[in-house]
Amino acid sequence: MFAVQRGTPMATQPMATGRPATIHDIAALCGVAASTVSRALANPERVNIRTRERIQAAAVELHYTPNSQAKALSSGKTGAVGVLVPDITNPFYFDLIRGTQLQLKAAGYTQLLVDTEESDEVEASTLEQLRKSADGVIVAASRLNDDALAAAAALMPMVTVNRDVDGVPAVIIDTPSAMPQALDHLISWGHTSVAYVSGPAVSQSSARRWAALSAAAEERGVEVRRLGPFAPKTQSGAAAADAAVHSGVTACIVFNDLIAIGMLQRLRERGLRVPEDMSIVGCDDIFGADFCNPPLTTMSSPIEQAGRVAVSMLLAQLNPLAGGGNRNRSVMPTHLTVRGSTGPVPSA
Amino acid sequence: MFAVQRGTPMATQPMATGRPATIHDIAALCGVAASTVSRALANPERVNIRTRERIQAAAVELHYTPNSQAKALSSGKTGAVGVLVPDITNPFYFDLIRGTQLQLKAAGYTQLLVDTEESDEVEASTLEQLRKSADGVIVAASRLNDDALAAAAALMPMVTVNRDVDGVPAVIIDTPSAMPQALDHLISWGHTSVAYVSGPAVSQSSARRWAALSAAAEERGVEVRRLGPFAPKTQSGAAAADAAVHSGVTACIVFNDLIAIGMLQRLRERGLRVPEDMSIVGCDDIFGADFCNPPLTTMSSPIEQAGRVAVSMLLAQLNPLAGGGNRNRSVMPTHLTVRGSTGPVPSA
DNA sequence: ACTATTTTGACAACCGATTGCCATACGCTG
DNA sequence: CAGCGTATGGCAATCGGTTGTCAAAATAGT
Repeated sequence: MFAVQRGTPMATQPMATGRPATIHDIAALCGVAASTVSRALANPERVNIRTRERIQAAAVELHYTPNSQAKALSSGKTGAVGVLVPDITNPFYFDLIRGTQLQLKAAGYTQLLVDTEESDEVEASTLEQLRKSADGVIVAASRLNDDALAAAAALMPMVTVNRDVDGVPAVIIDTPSAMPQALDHLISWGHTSVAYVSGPAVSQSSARRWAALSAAAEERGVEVRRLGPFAPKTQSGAAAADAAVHSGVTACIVFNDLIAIGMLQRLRERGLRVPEDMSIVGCDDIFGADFCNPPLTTMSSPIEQAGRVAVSMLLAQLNPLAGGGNRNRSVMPTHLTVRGSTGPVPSA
Repeated sequence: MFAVQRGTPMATQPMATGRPATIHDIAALCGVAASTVSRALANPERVNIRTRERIQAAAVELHYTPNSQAKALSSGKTGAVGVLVPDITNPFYFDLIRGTQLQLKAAGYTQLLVDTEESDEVEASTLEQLRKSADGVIVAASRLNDDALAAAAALMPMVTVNRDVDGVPAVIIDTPSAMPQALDHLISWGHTSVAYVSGPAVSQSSARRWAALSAAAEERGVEVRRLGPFAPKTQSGAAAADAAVHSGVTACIVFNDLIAIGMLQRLRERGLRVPEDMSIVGCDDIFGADFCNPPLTTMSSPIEQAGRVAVSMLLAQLNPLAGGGNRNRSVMPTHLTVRGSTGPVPSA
């Protein structure tokens, strides 16, 4: 009689068989309309407790799970959040991704992870694509220019990470604030000639770090030169190390740990000792910074937590009702972690 | 007249404004039915070339992008593939994820990345969820038992990584095949008392590695004992190192590089030198294995490529027409990479 | 020129859920 | 018991596409 011919509905099966159940199956089983089922599940107070319980029982028995596509189509909410990173290979983003993943899952959202390959075009087209398939996006280290980013943010809820654009909520990992610490640390070891090994030219992070460092250097009357730009990969470390050696500095503050670790390897290859011949300070304290050789002095920050905060800020935008303070800028503290890659200036 | 009142349709705007265009907008603009637009875009040969071109031009002008939710709902294909990993923190999976991400994107699919938290229950419920929101799944290092996994595979296209279950296509990273190499390497340094530091009890990979190692050991008349199980994290390395020291062996072959690196750190803390006092061999050659201290001797395999192969195999299932040989088992070669963490047996 | 055949495109049902609107049925007050 | 308010649940439209069916138009054949 009813259109319910799925596998023997005995007891609870460990995993559903046949076609997944729909609200229509439940409706048929309970002898009510599909809309009633929908209401019973979404607005329980809108339907009589007796029917509601009948429906809920049937839903359990049939292993009903709402079809997210259909839900998305009618409600306009997809339950997904896009996370854009320039390079999925970079361990820095691993920590970030882990943070977003955990927090999104806790909130019942699905994470759409996309690697934009350090390309502004890929980033723009991904954003356009995501406009319809995600409720919001978290964009880490955007390679887009300010206008394009602001335009994209106007079209859908967005939170940026390490990127400041007017009107776009952002999580800023405040590495620049640790630059004076790092410089003082080096000065305390007697260094007076320091280089900043910079990251990608379009990276706002790199620019901010350089600005903070050169300001601090000026205050202290120390010479700081800038090398680079270098791609944020360990392989770039070789060129960076050679440039540092050639420049004659005794210490480097490096855009990120990836390049710093590459420099460590290259300096070793060239027979130079760290920190005896050259001191190295990294940024980010990524996986590996504590066990490389020598362990890297670096600027640590709660990256995973930054991911979680970014998600919270995005969710606050999505559900304006619930959230309390709707901050639109969150700064993550950073501090210098001293390990073995920094030491006294060479006596020579 | 027409229902087209989006922003001035002049030239090509860098990014669309207002509500995204639908096939209905295009239909109205061209004066045809929506279904014709759908066909013009999907089965071009099914519609007159003149109308087709008109429609395509309109689509471009309106920045039309199909709504993936709607497409999924009616066609049943979501254009998404789930990738399940037990621990998104583990660098081993980073490489895998990168491989799947790249290949999926190349094929026009979206990657849904999920961390199953080393839990079979989370894994099962994720799989159930994904049944409706993804066209297929790639399951790495499943924690599910064989029956549950086979049952899940019967419901949707699936490829496993490092997990052999009858009837489920798999990519196997053949680390076991390098075990004899690793053992011979240690024997050549004079080691006769070796320990296998095992991974999670439910890990099939760990079991296979142990089986291969103990078989090789028996052939060669070498004593190999098993320690563990240990969780695949660097933190477990401390306990593993202590266990190894206590057991009196002179060399360890470790389930994975994460634990191995943790052991390196712990042994150093305890004042033991590697490889002078103890030799360590890891598995996987993850990010960091080449720059830890000492650099880790380990079994390398093309993990990223494994991810790409897994995607290819899955896509072959999804589009049975195109693909040629529909292999259902792919074995990735592995070899020993000798670095600094192995050396002669202590003379004491 | 007239019929036979093929092309072309419109109509409408459908995918699975949500939601505004409305009709019924119930409970209550007077 | 009339009259009214409210709790309840069904109908149908909608989201944006896809696709089977069929009629009209264009083409071919004799």
